[in-house]
Amino acid sequence: MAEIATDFNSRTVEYEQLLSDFKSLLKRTKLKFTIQREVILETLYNSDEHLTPEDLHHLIQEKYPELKTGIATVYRTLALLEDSSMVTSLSFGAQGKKYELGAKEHHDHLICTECGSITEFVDEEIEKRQHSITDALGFQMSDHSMQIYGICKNCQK
Amino acid sequence: MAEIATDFNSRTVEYEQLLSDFKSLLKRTKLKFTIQREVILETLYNSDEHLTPEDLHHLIQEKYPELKTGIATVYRTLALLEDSSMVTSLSFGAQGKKYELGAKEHHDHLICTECGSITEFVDEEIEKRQHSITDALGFQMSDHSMQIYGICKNCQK
DNA sequence: GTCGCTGCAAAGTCTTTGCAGAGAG
DNA sequence: CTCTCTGCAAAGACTTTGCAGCGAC
Repeated sequence: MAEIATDFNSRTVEYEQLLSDFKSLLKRTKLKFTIQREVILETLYNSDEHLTPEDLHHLIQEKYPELKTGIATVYRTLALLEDSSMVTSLSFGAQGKKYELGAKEHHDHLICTECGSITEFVDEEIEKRQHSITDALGFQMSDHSMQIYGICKNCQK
Repeated sequence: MAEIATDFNSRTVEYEQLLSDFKSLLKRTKLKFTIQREVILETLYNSDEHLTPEDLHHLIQEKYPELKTGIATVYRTLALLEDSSMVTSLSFGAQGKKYELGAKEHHDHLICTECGSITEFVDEEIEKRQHSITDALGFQMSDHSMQIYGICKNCQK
């Protein structure tokens, strides 16, 4: 019933929930709900990877070739989603950014410089320290990201 | 000659030291020491800011107009310095990367999404946790970066 | 002298934008 | 119906590259 319990540490969000959040967002900002937008959200949801706009575009073309979704729409939708904090982007190394759904549990990243794989992790200790730091400095934190670069277990072999 | 003493927690490095490290690096890789390369290193050293390649290029053109340093050389030198870990780059938000001298004391970043200013900080607690985490996961850390986004004290007014 | 470096301009990437027709509300 | 979206292609922003002459060693 009533409000969704604000569950700190909320775990994986259901797709239905996500979709309905997206629709609310669109309604609120008087934007339209289109097939392309839905497909982009769904593809992001179904991927555990961090995707580049191009990755996303390819995945969509494979799955829904009849839509002939343009790369421009992918960029436009990602920008929209990022503005609304529904996805977050990660930029590092070479050119380009990678996107992931922000609704997933918050986490930081271990990035392997050998194979490019990204491992996620969360550490409460660090999260707490971040709050202490920003509080102490009078900085109003809205988001943060942490990347650790190195060589993953696999590539060390 | 022998290796540079690996001094954990090394504090601000002197320019002379830095320059000589740079020369060793060049010698080791059979590259040449040129005025342009020196000027780029010096400009990075003298700046407390995180510079884009274009910023750097402008600063150099102002200070040494007679060199007519090309932007391509700035890019080439930054790539060289980054490969050798003498500078690190930070990429976020819009397009482009910002560079800073890696020899400076390690630190993380508070980035104001209003004014774009970058504040640096260090937290031993977090540094320690990072090591614990990578150790636990069998990940061989070579570097890391953390950014906290939000609104700085000034912009909250 | 040799061979790498540099500036310039041209070529590449990755992203954004303009436009006319398609489609959601 | 109206007004936003979309795909396409062209335009932009940022980087990289090819080349001929210059300069470090």
